[in-house]
Amino acid sequence: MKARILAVARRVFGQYGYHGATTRIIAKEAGIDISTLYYHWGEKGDLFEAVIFDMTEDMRQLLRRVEKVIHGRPLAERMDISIDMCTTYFFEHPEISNLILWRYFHKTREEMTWDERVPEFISDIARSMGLSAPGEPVSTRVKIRILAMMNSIHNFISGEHFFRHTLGLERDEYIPLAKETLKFALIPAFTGRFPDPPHSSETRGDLVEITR
Amino acid sequence: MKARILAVARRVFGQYGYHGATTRIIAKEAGIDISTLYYHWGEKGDLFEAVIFDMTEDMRQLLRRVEKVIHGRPLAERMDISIDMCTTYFFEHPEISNLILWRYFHKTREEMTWDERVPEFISDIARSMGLSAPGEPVSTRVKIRILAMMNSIHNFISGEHFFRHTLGLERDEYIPLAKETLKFALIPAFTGRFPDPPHSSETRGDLVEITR
DNA sequence: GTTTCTTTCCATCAAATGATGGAAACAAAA
DNA sequence: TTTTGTTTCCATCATTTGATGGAAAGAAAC
Repeated sequence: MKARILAVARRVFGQYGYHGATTRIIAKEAGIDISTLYYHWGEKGDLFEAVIFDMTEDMRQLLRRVEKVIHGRPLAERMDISIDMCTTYFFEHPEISNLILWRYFHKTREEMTWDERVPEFISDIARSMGLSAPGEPVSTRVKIRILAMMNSIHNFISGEHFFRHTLGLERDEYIPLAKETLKFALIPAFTGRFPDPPHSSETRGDLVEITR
Repeated sequence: MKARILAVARRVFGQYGYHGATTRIIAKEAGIDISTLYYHWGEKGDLFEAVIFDMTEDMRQLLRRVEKVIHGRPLAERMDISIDMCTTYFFEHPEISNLILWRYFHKTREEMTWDERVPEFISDIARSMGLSAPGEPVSTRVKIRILAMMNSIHNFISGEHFFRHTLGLERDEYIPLAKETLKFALIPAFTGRFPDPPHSSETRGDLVEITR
């Protein structure tokens, strides 16, 4: 039950933001009484912190999975696979993108300490992508590029509804086009080479196909 | 007074989002009683709509100014100037980026109609950037690239606090680095050429070494 | 100066929201 | 079965928040 509340809270906080999400909505969506929620998680702020922590753990696992797959490959391929895997994963768990962007962009009225226990993984990503030498500290310039890259991905997930509405696309058209656009923008900059024009396997973004 | 309330509301809605911003906060920040706010703008949702409308008008004006400056120049230069002008402007009016990203990414509990003028906006940008033939309808692929580009810019503005905290940067270091990073990612993709480094050859230097 | 219209604020309301105490339901241990 | 501990819900509170009526203050017209 405690876990179910957390899962629902993740989704609701992601959709409406901290202030937009009420404990009543979360309880209702979980099919329980509001006081059961308070029994398990204490005050709203604590539940939110738990959500962030939980989401961060999922991020860590994703990055480990990606790292394993891209290890040893050339940069262009590493980029291609990383974008594919991350985009696919976040489209399946959009609340992660929502929560991350929410934390990046918006204030809460209550003071909310930026949790220093929540690492941003930036340096880890830089190293596993081979954009920085192992052992060496990652330069600020590389870090900000990683940030920009991750953000671009999250934008397409969190912005799905608005973008699809604006562009008049169905979900199954939107997702491959988002991937293509991400590769279009990111791969040349990072690799110095332009991506192959999208053929079926890349556009569909089927993870199995790409990773063989 | 009516105008002053609107200006404050823009800022506060931008900072806290629709639900996080209360009419009382807005009134207090404007130095007036809450009922004066209601006298001028009616209910909260109407004020928010007015804010969006007002902000959209500013966007339109900015784009017109940019269009005038870049007209007739080669693509790489158009990109460079556009990124510069937009970034500078949004850093001076961060609530615009905040509001736009808020609208893209987050739901309101109440039903809120989407502004139908956004799509034409995207097409205007595509045409003035010369990414699409005049008169012709702008393709979806180009539109989504414009969206990605604009979003990347807004990310750096709205994310300033979090990113600077993460990267340990002062504002006057952050802004030029944000611009550089935007150009790093966007110019090669759109122009097929890599941007000249802003000062020395070190822009890409730290990457090239490692990635080859 | 008086009247009329506009603007501002004080007091207040109703609903929403965060939060809690205590009784009931349930489960496990004795 | 009884006891003990855990979990769930009902009822309720205190605050916050969106919203309004009406009095006072200003400003404009006469």
